[in-house]
Amino acid sequence: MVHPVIRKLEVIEPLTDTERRRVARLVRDIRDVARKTDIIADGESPEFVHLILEGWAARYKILRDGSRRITAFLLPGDFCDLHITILDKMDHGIVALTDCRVAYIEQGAIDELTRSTPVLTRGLWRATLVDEAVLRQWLVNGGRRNAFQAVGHLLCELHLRMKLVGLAEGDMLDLPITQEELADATGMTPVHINRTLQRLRGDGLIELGSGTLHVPDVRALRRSCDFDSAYLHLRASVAEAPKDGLASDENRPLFPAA
Amino acid sequence: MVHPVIRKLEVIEPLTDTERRRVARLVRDIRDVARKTDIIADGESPEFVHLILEGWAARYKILRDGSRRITAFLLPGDFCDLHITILDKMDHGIVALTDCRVAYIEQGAIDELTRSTPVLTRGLWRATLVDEAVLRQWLVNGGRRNAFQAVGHLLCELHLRMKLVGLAEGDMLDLPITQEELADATGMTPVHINRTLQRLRGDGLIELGSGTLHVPDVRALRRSCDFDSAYLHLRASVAEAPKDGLASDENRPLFPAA
DNA sequence: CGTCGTTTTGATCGCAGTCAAACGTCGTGG
DNA sequence: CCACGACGTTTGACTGCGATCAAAACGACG
Repeated sequence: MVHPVIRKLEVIEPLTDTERRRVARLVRDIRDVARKTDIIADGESPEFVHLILEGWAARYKILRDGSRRITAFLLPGDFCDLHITILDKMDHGIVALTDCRVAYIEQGAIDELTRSTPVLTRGLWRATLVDEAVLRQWLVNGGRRNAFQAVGHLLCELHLRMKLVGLAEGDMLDLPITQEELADATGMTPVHINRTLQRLRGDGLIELGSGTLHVPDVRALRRSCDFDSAYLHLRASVAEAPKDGLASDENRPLFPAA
Repeated sequence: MVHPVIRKLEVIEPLTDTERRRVARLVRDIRDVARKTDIIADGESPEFVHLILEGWAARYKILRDGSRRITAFLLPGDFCDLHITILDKMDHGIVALTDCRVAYIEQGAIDELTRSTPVLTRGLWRATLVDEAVLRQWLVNGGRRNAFQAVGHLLCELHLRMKLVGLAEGDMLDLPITQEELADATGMTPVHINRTLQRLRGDGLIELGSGTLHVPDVRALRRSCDFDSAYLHLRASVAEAPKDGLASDENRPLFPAA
């Protein structure tokens, strides 16, 4: 099985076998984290860099009044705290939304990797910069779109990101998160998330139930919420929705041999 | 006069004279950009890295329906597009909110700088990561705070950032932006921004008029909107509001000699 | 003095929040 | 096997914050 993090890095530019092996070698210390427990707490200065291998996690901030805001979803292949090599303290927490397998990587190992392999340095920074681009997009969703488009846009993003790491088969994917978590991620209330999802279902744009999301017509959903994947900075060939009747390479496996 | 960008870098860790000179040498090609014109357009692949020397600018995205969302304010000392060395295309535009002086820096010069001076590499990346932290904070403001706290928080942030680059004297600072721009930055409407500012004025928390902001009691304003500067990742000594009756070094000039 | 951009005010609307209760589905323990 | 409780989803009734639309006031400037 190919590490999702390698898949993610290879979406941008192919790696040699040596480079892949170097990345794989980072993953040595693997630990299980139970749902609803913090992988890293706010204010901590973790000694390890954390990489999600399996499961879903989220960056979040808690306000004084107890309300929570999720600022990012972390999927397999995503680093939780690459920035800790430069910033001293976490300014937010990271919680496991499902049971997770997480790689604990010593900072020294990252330093070594980037020192030896410039292409991977660029790859890691690129991942960080894309995270930043996603934050900008979420800001747009929250401030200048209605609930319908905001939720639709988020689902489009998650669908595409899951495809990129090979965790969405066709137009189906696991979506193991509660409506309350969707609410915290969009800045809405759980009640309104529920009603918005019902509208999306009613319009035939999504089928959602028991932890599984099905998008019968990706292009229709994307159009309805003005989704443009440019902000994810993918290669053009993987970014587009499949054209009707035209073979896209979106569905072609990234590693035919693997 | 000390370049604001040097001030900004030195807030984190002091530089040697050599390092300062290397940074200063980046600024060679200076151009004036008129208010309301783009410094960089969305979708562009700029050949230069842009650094604000004077004036205010903003990152923004325009939606299909014409509405605009500002995702960051750029003050003197801020880089507009450091990420362009790694990502190929801009996923947003940058517009001058006032007449600006902007340094146009060749990418090669940045590469050279970072190759020769690790401490500056870290400094530039740190600036990028703090930008990301600010985005997370804005997300919280938009999604989980009311208008009053959101606007207050933004003003606290701008006040502190202006102080860091030496552009706020005491509790006064230039705030040369319109209420419409504040609206686009908070995801609100201009009308509601106006009414929110009136409430802030009515509560005696701010005095705002003719492009100048006065914060009579910084601690009161920060308390009213739950502002905690931790997310800006400053040295502890510059982060805190002045304690009453206690000498803080917040007001001590960073460069007594300069 | 007229124009343009910006701020301010008023009246009304509606999207999303709030509060509360019912419902379905599990897993646990009696 | 059923009762129970925990958790998540769904529904209903009501409220209110902030949006919308429109116009007036203000101020800088040519």
